[in-house]
Amino acid sequence: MIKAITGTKDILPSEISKWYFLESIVKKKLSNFNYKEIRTPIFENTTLFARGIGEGTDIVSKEMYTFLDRSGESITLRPELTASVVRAFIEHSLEKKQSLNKFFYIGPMFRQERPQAGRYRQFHQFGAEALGSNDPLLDAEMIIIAYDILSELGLKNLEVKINSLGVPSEREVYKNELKEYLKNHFSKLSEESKKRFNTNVLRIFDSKDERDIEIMKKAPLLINYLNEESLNHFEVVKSTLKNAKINFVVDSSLVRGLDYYTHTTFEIVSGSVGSQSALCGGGRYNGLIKELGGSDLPGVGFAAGMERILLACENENILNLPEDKIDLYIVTLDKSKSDISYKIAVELRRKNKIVELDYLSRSVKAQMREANKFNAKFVLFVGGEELNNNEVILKNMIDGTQENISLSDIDKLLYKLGE
RNA sequence: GUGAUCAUAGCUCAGUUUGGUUAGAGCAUCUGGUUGUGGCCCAGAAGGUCAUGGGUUCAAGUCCCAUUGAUCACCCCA
Repeated sequence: MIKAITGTKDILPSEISKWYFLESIVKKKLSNFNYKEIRTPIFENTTLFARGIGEGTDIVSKEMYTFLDRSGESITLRPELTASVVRAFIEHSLEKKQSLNKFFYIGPMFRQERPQAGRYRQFHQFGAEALGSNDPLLDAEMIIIAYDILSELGLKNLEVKINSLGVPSEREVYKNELKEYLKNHFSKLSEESKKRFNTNVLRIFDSKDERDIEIMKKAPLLINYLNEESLNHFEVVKSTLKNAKINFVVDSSLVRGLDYYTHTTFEIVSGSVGSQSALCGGGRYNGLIKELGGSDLPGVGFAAGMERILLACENENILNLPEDKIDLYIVTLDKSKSDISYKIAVELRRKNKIVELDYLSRSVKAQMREANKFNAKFVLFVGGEELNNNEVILKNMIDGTQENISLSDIDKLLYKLGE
C-alpha cells in the first residue's frame, strides 16, 4: 500500500468542517482589520529563505525541503511565508502604490522535522504582515488580531508573552556583555548551549536544560541595553495591549529562532496542547525588506499554526460545529423510474438545494436509512400510483407528515423545502 | 538528528504475561424483520497475510532479531 509521506496527513471530508470554520473566522477577522489576502507560490528560490530567515537558523540549515529542479536550480518548499510576502512586495513595487501594505495569508508550509503532537512536515499557517510603518500600534495590532481569533474560537487556556529585542546595534553590545557573563559559567552549560554560544548566544535563553535555566536567571537582560527610542516603542506596544484588554507577560527569555526580528517579539502559548504549545508567534523585522533587496522599510507580522489551534480546540472541547444537513433525499420506489428522480434532483440542485438520491438501486428501506444518515430535512418519494397521477410524495422528516405534490409544480416543492 | 513506547477487522480495543483447535467484542458497513417509508430494537452477512522480513520451536498473534511505520518527548518552531 502506498501511504502518505511521513509527517503529512490527509484532511478527510469528516474533518473538513472544522477547517472551514477556522478559515472563516481568520478571513473575517483579518478583513475587519483591513488586511488583504496574498497568495504566493508553494516553492521559491532557496536563496530567498537562506537570506530572509538566516543561514545559521535551524530552519534553513536542517529543516528545509530543498531540491534541484530539472534545470539545476535550487528550489525550496516554503518553510514560512514572511520571506515570500516580502519578495512579492518588492518584486511588484507595492510600496509605490500604497505606503502601508497590510497582507494576510493562509496555506501549507513545509519543514522536515520529526513529527509529534502539533507538529507535521506539511502544516498550515495563517498570518499577517504589515509592511511600511514603524508604528508600535501595528506591533500591538498583530497580537490583538491573533488573540482575538483564538478567543473567538473559544480558547481559554492562553498566555501572551512579549519581549523586545531592540535594534541590531543594541543587541551587539548586549551580546558581548552576555558572552562575558557566560564565559564564567561556560563549563556548566549544556552541550547544546555551548554550541549556541558561538552561533546564536541569545538562544541559550530558550534552553529547557535545568542548569542552563539556573545560569540564565542571573544573566544580564537585553532590556537594560535598549536606548530610549526602543524602550518607548516597547512601552507603546504594552499600553496599546492594555487598552485592548489583553493580558500579557513580558518574558525576557523570548528569543525567536529567526534572524530577522527587531524590537517586539511575541508568542501566544496554550496550556491545552502538548509540548508544541506555541499557537502563534511573530514580531517586528525592520531590516528584512532591505536585506532582501528592497527599500529600507520596516515591517511586522505573525504566523499561527492551524493544526495546533485545532488541537487546542479539540482538547478544550469548544468546537460546536453545525450538523451537516441536506435539504432533500429522493427515494425512488420503482427502479425503472430513477430517470424521473434524477431529473428532479438536477432541477432542484440548480435551484441551490442540497439534494441526494440513491445510485446503488437499493431497497426503499435502505434509501430511507441513508436519508436519515444524511440528516435529510425532507424525503421525496417517486414512483407507484401517485406517479401515474403525475404526483410525488413529500415527507417532512422531522414531524413525519407527508403530502402529495404535482410533478409539474416544482415551485411548490421549492417553497416547501424552503420552509 | 536522539530517545522512549507501540503496531491484531474501516475505527476503538481484548487476546501476548505462562507459545497449543477454526483469532474475538463494541462501533461503523451491508441485507433482512411480507406489497411503498427513517432514527430505536431484533436477526443475519461481510470484513484479518495479527505491519513487513527473517529466526527459535513439533507448534508463533504470543518468544528473539532486523526493517518499516506511528505516537510522545528532546531538539526546533507555528
